[in-house]
Amino acid sequence: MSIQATPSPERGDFIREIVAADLRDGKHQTIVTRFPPEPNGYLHIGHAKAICIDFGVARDFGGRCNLRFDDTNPTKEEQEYIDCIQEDIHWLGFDWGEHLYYASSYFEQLYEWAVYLIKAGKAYVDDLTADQIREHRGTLTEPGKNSPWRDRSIEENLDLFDRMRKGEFPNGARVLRAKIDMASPNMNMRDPALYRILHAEHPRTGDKWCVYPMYDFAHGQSDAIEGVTHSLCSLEFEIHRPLYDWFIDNLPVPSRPRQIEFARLNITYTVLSKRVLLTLVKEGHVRGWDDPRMPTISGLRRRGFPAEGIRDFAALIGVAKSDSVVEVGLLEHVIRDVLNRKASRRFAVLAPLKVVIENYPEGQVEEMDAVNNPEDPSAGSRKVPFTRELWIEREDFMEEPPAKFFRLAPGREVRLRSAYFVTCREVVKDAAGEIVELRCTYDPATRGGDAPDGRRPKATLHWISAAHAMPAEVRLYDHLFTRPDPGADGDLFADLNPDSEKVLQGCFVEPTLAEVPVGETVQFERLGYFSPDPDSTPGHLVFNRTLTLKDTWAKLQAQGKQG
RNA sequence: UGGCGAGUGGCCUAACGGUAAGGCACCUGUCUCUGGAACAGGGGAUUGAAGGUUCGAAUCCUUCCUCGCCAGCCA
Repeated sequence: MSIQATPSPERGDFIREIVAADLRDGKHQTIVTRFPPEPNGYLHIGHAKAICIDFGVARDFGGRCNLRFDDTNPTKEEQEYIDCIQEDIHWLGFDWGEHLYYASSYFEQLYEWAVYLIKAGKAYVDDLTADQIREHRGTLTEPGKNSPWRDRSIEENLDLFDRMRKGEFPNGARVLRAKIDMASPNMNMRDPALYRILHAEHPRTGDKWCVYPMYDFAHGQSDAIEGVTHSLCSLEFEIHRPLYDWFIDNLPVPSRPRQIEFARLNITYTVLSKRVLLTLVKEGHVRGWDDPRMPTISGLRRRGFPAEGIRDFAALIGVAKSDSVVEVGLLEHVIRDVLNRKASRRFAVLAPLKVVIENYPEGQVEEMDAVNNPEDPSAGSRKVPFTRELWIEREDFMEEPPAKFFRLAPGREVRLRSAYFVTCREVVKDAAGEIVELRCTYDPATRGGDAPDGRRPKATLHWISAAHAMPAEVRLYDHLFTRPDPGADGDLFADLNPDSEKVLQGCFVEPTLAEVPVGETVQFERLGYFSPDPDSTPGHLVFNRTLTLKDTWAKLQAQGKQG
């Protein structure tokens, strides 16, 4: 998507209001934002919200949004993540152009700034262990104590920091700290660590460094280097802002970025925590980072969610500072809304029941014209073969139908979509009493789906010619967790939904479905939206259910059970 | 019992001193070759609480309550 200027909203969210004011007041001529992922996992829909805000604000005001990897911790970061993150952002519909950056590109500059602070008497090398530092830090209600190493000479600090860089000390032996205020009520200001020793291979800088800057020491300065004007992040960094500003105030940085925080996304029945998602992957609870049940961007993509829907969702939930939990139903509604307009309609039978049209000529094949998308006439139509033997959905027949069941039943006539009206004449059962086949008759005058005499069946069913049906595996997905607030009882994994994936074999789909490419989502009429899984091959078709259609019949049944 | 931040129908968001708006969800109907979609209508908020300022407060002030975040050599 190209970044283009659109009229700035009179009154947008609070961030856009700040940006608009800064532009109006001449504080900035043009604005720059950035999306700063740490390459330690896959992006999820919470990041998608942030991406839509970061890139969206820049776009709305004719500015620019950089992609900058916050790669300051080589023990957790991998090239695979760097690659997938870029793919996901592009798929979402955003582009950073030439502005791809890495915090690791600024390591030399950051090191120089650390030396600058030492020389200014504002940073020192601490020999305390991590445990001792913690003890000295105090608590939320008690001030901390100064480290005994806090007042080393500048010369000694310079020498020690230089030797830290040269690799003379093991991991954890020493740390460079800012000299601020051990009694600050803000824990972040109690002499925060700036650099730690990490003898680790970095995905981009290799073994060049063995000291790495902490997030706080890298982020704001990286923003300043890139000329970022508005550094948008989530609420948990609000408490870091005084420190963010302290570095900007005390360092000769080339620009003065402003950090603005917004509430991160929470969604019912889902967990948006990279740590938890990583565990789900590592412990094999899901098929991988891109499992269709995962809230990752790659998972949603594999599930069949269109990027447009995710963008619409981000726009709909808005931007604010209050913690909130969005109902997953809203996401699903937005996705259905996009898919209803865009998805091609097809026939597929998940649980097949054989139907034989007794009065239909054996061996005859008719090509029925089926509309591809009633919402979009330009989508045209396709030919679907009709023959004497068909598959219909098992759920579409009941031998003893309850009052509100409108579908097929003995003696009842229904419409086969885009084909004929058929009437059930006989139910064939096996020795066990299981229904194995329905004997029906059709009305030749109803070809195409309309009766000359104007009669209208209460139900219209989807169907597939048995001779033309393509076998397929279909994977049905449901929420990964059983409760809206997974883990609220303490054990997150106890809340995993054992039925979040159901794999159906022996499904049948219409022939055209063999050609749907991965990445496209179609509607199986009356069933829902489905998308081919990457596991799908010409010899073994596999479809993922993206979402069901809204199903008032299922709802009625559910209510009946409760009542 | 430290600091920072946030409280608006079930959920999300708006209202920028002028009398609570929209989306989702829910409920009714209409229509329909998807029990989908679409369309029409409906119920539901004394804006966390109590005071105060004002002709007038969700908006300003005070106190209180609740929730979130912060004590990594993670980001």
